[in-house]
Amino acid sequence: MLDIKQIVANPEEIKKRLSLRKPALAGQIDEVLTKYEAYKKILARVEELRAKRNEMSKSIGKIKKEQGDDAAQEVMKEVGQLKEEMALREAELEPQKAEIDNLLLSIPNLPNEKIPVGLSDADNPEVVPCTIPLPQFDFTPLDHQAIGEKLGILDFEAAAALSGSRFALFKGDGARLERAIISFMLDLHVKKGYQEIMPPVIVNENILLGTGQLPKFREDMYELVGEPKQFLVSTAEIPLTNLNRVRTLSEAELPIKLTAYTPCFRKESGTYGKDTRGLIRNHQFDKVELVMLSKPEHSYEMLEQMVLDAQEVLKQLEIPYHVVELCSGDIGFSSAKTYDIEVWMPSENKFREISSCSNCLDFQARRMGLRFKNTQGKLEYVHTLNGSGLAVGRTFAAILENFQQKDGSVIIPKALRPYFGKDKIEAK
RNA sequence: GGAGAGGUGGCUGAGAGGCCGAAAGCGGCGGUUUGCUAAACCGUUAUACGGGUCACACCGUAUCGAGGGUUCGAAUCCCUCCCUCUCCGCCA
Repeated sequence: MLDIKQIVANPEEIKKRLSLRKPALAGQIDEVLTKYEAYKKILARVEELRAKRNEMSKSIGKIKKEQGDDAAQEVMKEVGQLKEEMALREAELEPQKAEIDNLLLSIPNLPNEKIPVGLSDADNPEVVPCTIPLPQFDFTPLDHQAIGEKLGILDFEAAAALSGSRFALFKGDGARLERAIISFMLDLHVKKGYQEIMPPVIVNENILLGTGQLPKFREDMYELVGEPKQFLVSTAEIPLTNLNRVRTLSEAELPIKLTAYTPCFRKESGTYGKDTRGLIRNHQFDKVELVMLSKPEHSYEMLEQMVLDAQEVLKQLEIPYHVVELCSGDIGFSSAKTYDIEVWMPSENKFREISSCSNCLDFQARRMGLRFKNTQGKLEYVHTLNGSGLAVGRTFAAILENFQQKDGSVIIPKALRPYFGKDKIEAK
């Protein structure tokens, strides 16, 4: 959420920067400003009326004490009259406030001034080139679904029978490999100073407001039946970033670095026909997430660190990757600056996203009231960052595709062998 | 699922219709004393919004788990919900 005071103080600047995402967003800023001015007028009147009421009520107490109950009758009548207008005005106030809040919650974060300007992922520049050599095949490489099904470690038919399309079922060495990847990633991040968390994967509505999934992206979320409203998380970013909202942090605690494995649940509505094969885009998938809470002045350095931490996974697994910086038209709702790490997928002959690392500045923190007390004793919003470290299913797919052998077997990367227990998955 | 007890500031905890944004203690901050540290003593110490100011000051409004209600007036009374704890049942 953007700061309403900043919008009021500097509307043109804000419009300019938002229009780097989408030109239409400028109109929403005007709408907020108009509604806010109207709201303030009513607020002033309501507060004036309340002040009068409070003052008179106080005097009633005094009069009753000094002159007896009957003496207060007249003042009580007067207050009664005040209350009529008050009720009227207060009734106007509520919906207007809600409308403004809702508008503010629906406006995305300001992109950082220095990020590349562009419309789509086609405009994302490469910032770290690929240094791990691409695999060379003397045969036609298969895609990961074909490899996995041949090896008997992935079963999409069984998954479809159980749950429908866009679900995966891992079995035997497949299940073991998925588990090995998760453990490997978590251990690596814990060594780098992240605290491991295992959070609930069902969360309340207000938690989703905090990280920005609501109110705008409700259709992507699996909502549970019943009251109070609850949702399956679409990423561990949600519980991790919201984790400290209940208390005020102290400056000495920052930065806070968290990592967690969770399954992630996404409806993927609006992606029909896209990436329908294999592990690339499913309703349920595994992900290891990185989250940082940082002092404002350090958040961009922390973002660089996080991208390195995520890359380290691929370096150790020896999977070819490169890093791109997302352009203004491609960054996510809450983000001011985002790097994507993309792995090489031989079957598609291209790089594909496996991690997205974002600095959200105070955008999420303002939504959830997540603040720290600085050394002057003042409260400040923290900056929040999140990144995948990494998407597990896509890592699984990348391993199968990049390390497939002519005989159909798959070599396991050295770093993973202690976790997997074998150095290859044999062809049947 | 059933019965009961609770939810108050950074923390502990009092308050039971007006004198309460809220006692006291702890913690924090500033100061005095002190070779340093500690201790002692004095003072100070919630947040948001609106107005105001160059900026302070200051003024107003709201906030005692959340939302409604009663009342001239609610932390306090009533209703609904959420959460925590204890006991019982069930269960991995």
